[in-house]
Amino acid sequence: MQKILIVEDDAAIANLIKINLETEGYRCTCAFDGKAGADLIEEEHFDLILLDIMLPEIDGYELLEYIKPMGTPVIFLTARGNVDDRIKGLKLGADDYIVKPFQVGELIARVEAVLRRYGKAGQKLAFADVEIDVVSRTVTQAGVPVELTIKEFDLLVELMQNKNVALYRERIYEKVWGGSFMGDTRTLDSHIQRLRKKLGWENYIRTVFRIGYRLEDDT
Amino acid sequence: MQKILIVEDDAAIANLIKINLETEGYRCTCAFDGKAGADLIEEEHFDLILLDIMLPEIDGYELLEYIKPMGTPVIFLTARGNVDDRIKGLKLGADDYIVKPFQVGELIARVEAVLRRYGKAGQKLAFADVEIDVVSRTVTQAGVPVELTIKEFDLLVELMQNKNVALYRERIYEKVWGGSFMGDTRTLDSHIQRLRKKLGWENYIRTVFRIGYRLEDDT
DNA sequence: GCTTGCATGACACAACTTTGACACATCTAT
DNA sequence: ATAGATGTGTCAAAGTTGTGTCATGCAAGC
Repeated sequence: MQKILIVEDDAAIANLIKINLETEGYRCTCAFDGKAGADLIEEEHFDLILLDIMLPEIDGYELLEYIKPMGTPVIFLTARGNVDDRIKGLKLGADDYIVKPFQVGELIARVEAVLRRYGKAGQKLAFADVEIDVVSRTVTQAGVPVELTIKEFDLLVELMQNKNVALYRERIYEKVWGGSFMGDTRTLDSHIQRLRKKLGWENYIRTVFRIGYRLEDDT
Repeated sequence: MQKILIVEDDAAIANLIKINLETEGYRCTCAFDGKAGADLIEEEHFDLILLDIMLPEIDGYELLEYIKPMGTPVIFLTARGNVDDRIKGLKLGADDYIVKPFQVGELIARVEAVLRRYGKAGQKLAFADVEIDVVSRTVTQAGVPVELTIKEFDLLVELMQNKNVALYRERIYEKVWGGSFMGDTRTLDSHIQRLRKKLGWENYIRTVFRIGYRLEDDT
């Protein structure tokens, strides 16, 4: 789960952003002036910072210079029409800006775009307690990293992209192994067993007799 | 010198952009429809593509899907008020958008921001305790300068521009060495080892078996 | 219900591939 | 000339994968 810091002196706007991002699955913290923002950045790590320019104590530009070396992406919040601010922000190294007032959809799209850009929000697939990130090719189960081999990984992706669909063994084989399916070998079965074992998914990966396998929700 | 492709059916706008960017020191090529754009992309490499959405032959979205896998950054050109277009563009992986009509200053700021973001224009990259300045080609670790060779430096940049992304060895090789990947040689591996050793990054630079390498945040 | 014919689970193992470690020859720039 | 940089080969170690064997389970026909 990604953590986002919102530095914005207008509590109403800050909370609006917070609520919307939290419904999207991000964890948010608010700071109402530049000083408080700097303190929070010092204390804990954030994946993204939304930064208002007009701030009491320390202004947005100053804070930006402080943040930049840490490599944390920053999106500026700027008032309508302040073209100069936007340009200055981008020149200083901000990753994007959002003009207030903004539409919620745009806010989310930009946040996702920036996180994706930083490789922190790769294309993710989730099922049960397992989450897989296709870009970094990492798998976590209940937050714990799981080591999978290439074939296991590709097989899992294929299954998770087709939840609750009975996949014919030929189709799985062709997708994961590339070539065409060769009849009687224990190859596919072995890999299914290995996946089941590693994830403890004896009940989720069901075998469909004479057909293939299915990744199943309930019981 | 950076090369920029402008895909825009309105010749007046295309030329306006071209002239302004060229005075900033970029080399520009124009394409007036999607088909022509695709052909040019096929032929030569661009550092950035400015892409109109409304295009004859092939529209901007389609072209974007074609460009994305190549890793070239894209800025969308969109008409005022088309909020849906902007969001769709960002979701599809565009790096930014510019609303027509635009101010020249903003155009340039955004172009520079995107190029900087991709490390193609001078910018600092940071990861863990290491900071690198692409322009001066200097690296410091915990504030202490580190001497890297050319290949080591380029390799490090490639890794740091793709934090948490599993990079295929072919891709790394082609990016850092230029030519196409030649099968079984220990070249890439050797340089990875040397980097690991110099930075003490045995745990940050993870090998992804049978895939390549990944620069990893945690664990 | 029982038997038969297959399909799949479980498991072990050997062949194979990939990477780490290291040494060394070549190359380049001063 | 010399020192550093770079590419490549070798060997060992580690990881991956396909396959065979045997046991178990499923479905259908008798």
